Amino acid sequence: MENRWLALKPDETLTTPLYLQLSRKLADAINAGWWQADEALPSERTFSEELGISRVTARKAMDVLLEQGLIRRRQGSGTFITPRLEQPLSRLTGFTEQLRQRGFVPSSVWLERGVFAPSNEEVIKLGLSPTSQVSRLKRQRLADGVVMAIEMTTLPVAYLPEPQQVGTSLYAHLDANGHSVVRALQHIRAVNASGDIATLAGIRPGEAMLLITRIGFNAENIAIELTDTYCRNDYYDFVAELRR
Amino acid sequence: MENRWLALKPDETLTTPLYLQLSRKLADAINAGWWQADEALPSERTFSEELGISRVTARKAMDVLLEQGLIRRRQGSGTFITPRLEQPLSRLTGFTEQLRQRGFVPSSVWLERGVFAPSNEEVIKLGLSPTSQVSRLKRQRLADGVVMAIEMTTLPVAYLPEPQQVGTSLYAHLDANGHSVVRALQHIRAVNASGDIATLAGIRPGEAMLLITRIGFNAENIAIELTDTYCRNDYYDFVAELRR
DNA sequence: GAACGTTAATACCACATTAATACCACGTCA
DNA sequence: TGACGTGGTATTAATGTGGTATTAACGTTC
Repeated sequence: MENRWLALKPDETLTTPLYLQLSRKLADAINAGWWQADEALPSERTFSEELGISRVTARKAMDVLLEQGLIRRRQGSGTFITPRLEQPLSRLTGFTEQLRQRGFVPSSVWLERGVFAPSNEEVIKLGLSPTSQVSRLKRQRLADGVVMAIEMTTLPVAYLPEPQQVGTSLYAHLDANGHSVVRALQHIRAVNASGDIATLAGIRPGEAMLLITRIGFNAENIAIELTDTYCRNDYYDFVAELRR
Repeated sequence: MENRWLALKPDETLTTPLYLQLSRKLADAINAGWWQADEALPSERTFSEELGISRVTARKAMDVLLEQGLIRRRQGSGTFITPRLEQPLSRLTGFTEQLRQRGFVPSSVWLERGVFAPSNEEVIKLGLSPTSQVSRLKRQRLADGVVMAIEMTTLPVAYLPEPQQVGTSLYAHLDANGHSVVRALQHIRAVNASGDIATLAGIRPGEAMLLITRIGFNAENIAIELTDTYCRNDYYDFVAELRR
């Protein structure tokens, strides 16, 4: 049996822990597309035998990728590659956690939080009556003190009566109040940063940004969330996997 | 014992489950036209006897094809080939097919077609030797006569020896020559249009565009295609549906 | 030097899949 | 209508997968 995974073998002579070396090499391999979405990785035992390390070490390396959401485990079955497109969703839910795992210090600055009359676009996309009200959240998303994105969210006031009480995670707040977003439709476009967005994002006006427009639906398939996220192109990079 | 289905026999010595081996070989046989539409396949018992496996194993292999919609079962009667037109649509399609489905008339203007020495980036991403050669295609993509995108594709020369002979659809050409792209990884970023790209796309320099970088893999999971597509933001809109 | 956390190993547990046997239910046709 | 061939399903043993408790060796800290 040929040894296909030799490139992943950690170097015993280095001071870096074996499991960390392996987890990094594995992450690179996954990002390079060695395996496809939902495909099973080699088993922990395979890695331990082929790379000359113990099974628990191989397992611990995979623990890191598990926390990052790159892979998933099923007892008795195997370890599988997480489909790529799910990551943007979990990123928006767990912005804080995701960045922390990558060694950044995450934070956000509130720019606006309150109840307003809806705009025309919001009335249409959320299916509201023009006399109803919406809660609006606007904030800067930071990593290590650098602005990565500007995020503007609108919900019908019924789903978020007290926008002031939202902590760092809107999704956690919604979950706790029984209004989970279960499905989302994302439109990704490129736009030139307008003057005020550029100022908030800390870039020059006119620079290209990714604009992600999101409509979130609850379990009853009712649109309850509308979010525009302006992402700095030097920090964001969306990955999608396509199959026949 | 001479039997017609010996080519389908799974290899007991491999670690791949027997039923998976069989289901793949069966799928190949169906696509190769071994049976006609609505024709009955050999029975589960026939397979199990001729291939030296249990009936449930043969059945399980056929379960996979059933899920893919390749075959249909009728209790008491038999298992039948699904007519091609009812088979599920492929999700990985090229520019040409996508636009045609939306009712546009796609066309393209060749800007470059030939064989070149690879760049550093191409050597790494395609896993080439620096002395090898690549075929390169560069073209404007039009819909109803309007430029929508500028596309630059690179393939190892082995997979596209004669780039001059590519028609409007690269994917159709590759399919016809047995080098189908089965899976692709796409990175989506926002960029400001450079001078020459802007000229080709018919927009002003500095305008935001979507840059889609794609790595295409063949059935053996080897990277065979590298494509950069610069999309006009006023025509292109990348949509994704996410679920929890 | 003692206490502690990290690292990496061994050994065993729980669960899922695989692939077999045996039997059930439906269709076809003499 | 009954015999036979078809797909449908329950059960089971073996194998392979992830899950975890325990331990030994090594740093770091006090």
